[in-house]
Amino acid sequence: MSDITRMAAVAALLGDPARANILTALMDGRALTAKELAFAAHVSPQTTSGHLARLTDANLLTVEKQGRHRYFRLASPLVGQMLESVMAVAGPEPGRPIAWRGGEALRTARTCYDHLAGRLGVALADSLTEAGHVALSQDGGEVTERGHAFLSDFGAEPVAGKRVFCRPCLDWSERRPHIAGRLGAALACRCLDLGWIERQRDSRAVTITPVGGRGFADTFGIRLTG
Amino acid sequence: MSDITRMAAVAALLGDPARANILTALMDGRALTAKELAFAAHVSPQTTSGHLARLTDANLLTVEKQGRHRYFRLASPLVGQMLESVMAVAGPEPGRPIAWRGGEALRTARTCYDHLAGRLGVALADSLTEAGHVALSQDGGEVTERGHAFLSDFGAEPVAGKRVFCRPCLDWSERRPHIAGRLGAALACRCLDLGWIERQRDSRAVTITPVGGRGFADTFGIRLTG
DNA sequence: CGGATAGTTCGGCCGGGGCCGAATTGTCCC
DNA sequence: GGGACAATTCGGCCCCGGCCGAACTATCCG
Repeated sequence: MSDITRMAAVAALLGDPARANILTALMDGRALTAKELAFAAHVSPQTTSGHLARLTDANLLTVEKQGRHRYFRLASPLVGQMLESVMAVAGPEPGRPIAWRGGEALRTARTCYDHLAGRLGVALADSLTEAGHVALSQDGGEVTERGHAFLSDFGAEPVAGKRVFCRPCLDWSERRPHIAGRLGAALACRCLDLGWIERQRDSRAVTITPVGGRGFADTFGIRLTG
Repeated sequence: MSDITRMAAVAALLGDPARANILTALMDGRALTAKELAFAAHVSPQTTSGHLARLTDANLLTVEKQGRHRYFRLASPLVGQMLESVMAVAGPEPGRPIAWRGGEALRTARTCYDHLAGRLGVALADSLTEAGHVALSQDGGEVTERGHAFLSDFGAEPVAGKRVFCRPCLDWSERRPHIAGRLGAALACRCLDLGWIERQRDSRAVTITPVGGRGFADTFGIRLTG
């Protein structure tokens, strides 16, 4: 089988709505059971089982057995990146706004693999850029001198290393960049630790807590009306 | 139609071998006619016409009419990035080496959107890294002081700007990073200008000319045996 | 005008694959 | 052991969509 044929085979796996739902449900890195995924995919458990077998065979998912449950998760960060890149191309519905299953929550704030996306993620990126704490360009980004101090103060200094990993990631709902890479992960992690945001069950959406609302406003000047 | 359904629709378009062939044939940014694409896809012109209509409707391709020809090209760099990311997940055939249509040419040297990939692209990245001209990390990269001088000398200084765009891009045949971004484009462009490499017709593969072989060896210490 | 070539549309064939109901296996817990 | 529940396998239905032959339109050129 040629490389192109294999690429087509992988794409065909994403090309079914039920499987697309399964994969996106797993995009934040959590592990879910077959039954939870059947619910997410809106198909019966039997059908889901077949889909999961194919996704696992193709090495898009890994499975872990625990008692009578089987927990599935994305096999690698590459899979998440692939999904994001397809979403970026799929783009927003031209013209009319989109009726979400579960409403606007995902657009407001969600996790994108291990960092924050949606309106909150984009607003964070904007705030850090405007304050001169980070400098984003098309393909990379870096933390400024002042930015290091600020982030360290905030408690979101990425793991020490020779370089700060900071990469813009195109947000598929806002169509503007948010911050990915190690810095993005550190920010998201710190916000969770502070109790500013909370994960929702069975969704990549996160909710902004009351204390988080104040925190984002005071520290970053972010006030999400949506 | 929800975002996920639209993502699945885009993925389904990539999921057909004929369409996958069409898209990969266009990955280097050239514009090709419907007939050339029919040849690349290994299906009849009628069938190709249908595929092209669907790809154009979905805004993956743009079309330009010239006389009785219609030239198709990828609608945006995002489409190329999406294809690369799917290829990265599809990965190499586990175990056995791959029999390429057209042989090993694509693996040796090819264009990846606008920069060099394949063994040559990876070797270039290695050479520049080992010589201390660029420093690559997982999500970004930068040109060193010495690197600026070297690249300027070579004639591949990227367009002046506040930042050098330099990004590692996972090579789907070598499974190791090569250099993308503005720097990657400048390198590829300079190599073409010098006559070190030449594009092949109807393929993303590039050939290394005799003068190129000497040039890569002398300047970068690269000697591709394959 | 008339032949040649690029490209599209239409119609019909046919196979792959998504879906579920029913039955089966495996695990937990009383 | 026996009931409950997670998950899978099997069988069969059915429809979507890829494919090509034939016919048609548009453009170029002599």
